[in-house]
Amino acid sequence: MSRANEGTSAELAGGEPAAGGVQSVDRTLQIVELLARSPTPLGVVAVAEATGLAQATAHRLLQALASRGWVRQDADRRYAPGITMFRLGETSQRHVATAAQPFLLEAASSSGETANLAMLEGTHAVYVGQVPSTQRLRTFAEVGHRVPIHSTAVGKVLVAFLGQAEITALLARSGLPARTATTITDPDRFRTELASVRRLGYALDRGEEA
DNA sequence: CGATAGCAAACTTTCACCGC
DNA sequence: GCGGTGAAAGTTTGCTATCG
Repeated sequence: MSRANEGTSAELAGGEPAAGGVQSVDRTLQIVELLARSPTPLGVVAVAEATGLAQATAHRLLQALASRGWVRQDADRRYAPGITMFRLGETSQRHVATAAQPFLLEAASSSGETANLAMLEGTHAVYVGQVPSTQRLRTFAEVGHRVPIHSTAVGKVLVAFLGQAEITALLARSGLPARTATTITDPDRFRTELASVRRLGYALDRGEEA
């Protein structure tokens, strides 16, 4: 019987290993996060492989999640996010959006542009709230959409005000892959860009025109 | 081949007890 | 009252066999 070989399972599933938590809860949440990220439903074997869990373990945890609506099982017995996950996400998004609404309205009103609220999630920014511009020509970003931090304005804003150590770690993980011909792929150039964003941010904070 | 169940072992949690 | 320790109970897990 060996369980020591499951130590890297969280990294395989894309999450961080829990520090001193309940192992089964950590594993269950790994599965939840895996299914939430997957564009297609996954079978028990795929879930087990991605998380580093034994098939039996993955199956038991999936059954527990299914019994409470966190996952649903398709006709072909593959698993996908369930209604509970959907409700929780919707509730969470609504709480954040409600709290941010006055600030977004003010930003949209004063700038005449679409105001977006985004949160940092790993090497990506996730749109969690939005007040659209009234102008006919406007940018379009869907709430819930994930975008890379290094190739989007919202991502740069989120990263610009982090500490240097955090930025270095983030760049190491991101790798700055090119998405378009104009994507910044050089870390030094990206840091310069972040400095510009910071200067602009401080200027706006002082009430100066951009 | 993938899903499921049984079993034994390992692990976690709870609780009582003790010393400070 | 608080923290540390050990035993018991409960839970979780991997291996393996079986089923569809």
